[in-house]
Amino acid sequence: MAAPSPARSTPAAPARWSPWAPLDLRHRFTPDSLRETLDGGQAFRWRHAVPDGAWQGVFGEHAVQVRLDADHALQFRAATDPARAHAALRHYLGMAEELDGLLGRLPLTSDTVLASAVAACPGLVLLRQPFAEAVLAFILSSTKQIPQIRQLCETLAARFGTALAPGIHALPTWAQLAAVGERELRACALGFRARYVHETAQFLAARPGWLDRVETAPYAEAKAALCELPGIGGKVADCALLFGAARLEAFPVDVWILRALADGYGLDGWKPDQLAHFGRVHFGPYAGLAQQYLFAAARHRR
DNA sequence: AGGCAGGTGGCCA
DNA sequence: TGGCCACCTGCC
Repeated sequence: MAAPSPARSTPAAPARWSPWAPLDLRHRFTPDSLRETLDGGQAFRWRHAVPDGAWQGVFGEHAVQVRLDADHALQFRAATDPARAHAALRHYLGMAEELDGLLGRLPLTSDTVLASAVAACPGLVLLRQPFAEAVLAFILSSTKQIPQIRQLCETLAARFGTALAPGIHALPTWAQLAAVGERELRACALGFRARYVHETAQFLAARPGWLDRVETAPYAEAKAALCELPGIGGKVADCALLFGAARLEAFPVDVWILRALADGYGLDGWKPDQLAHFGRVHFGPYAGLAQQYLFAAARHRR
């Protein structure tokens, strides 16, 4: 089959980026806490952009790059509308503006394990991702590691998501996914997650507004509702609520947190549900923030 | 070459 | 309830 390749007269144009501009956050990341925030398991659509060590990411309908200037202040540029991207990015990273106050509500003086985890990654914040995207990403995350989850997201975006800029696609919406067959999803190497994504898309398509109501419902109610979706159990529900709905009382318990709590708090043999309860009781209404620092520290140790 | 991975769901004591 | 195991895929 030596058929001539279709006239590819114009090589794919590269994305056009706006000029670098300050993001105007008082917050200061370290290179490490920026990496941990963007690429530490909260979101799966960030990667190093060549050549200058910036991070390139996609969320909602925004394609952006961010980097630290000499004073460790954040700069950004966008391949989509820069003004809208600026506003969206400030919201996405908005916890940065209140981090100190939130940390002040954590039991740092009485809990040396937590205190050292916080000290180990100064500046780490929780993201405010679009809720629907967090739900999708964490359905995909089941028994997958970060690079693999990132790949699955990328494949779904390229295949079914809206093009935002040359070579850059948004994650598909649930409405877009509802039009995709389970077979096609399997062809994207989703494995058993294909059925979860397919059935969740059908569920949501039949219930307009359902996800929006869940996003703003009280924590316990929202978590219970999410757990009705195929492929979503307690851990995935908590991740979606913590990273996609700013529910800081959500306390996702995965194997990392399981080990961290077993080692740091002597809770060997405790089951995930018990640990989730421990987390909310011990760390309080911002348990999810504590979780993220413990998680980062546990991963860092490895 | 088999086991295992940042989980969920179903089945059986 | 509590414990076990299959489920896709890719990588060590």
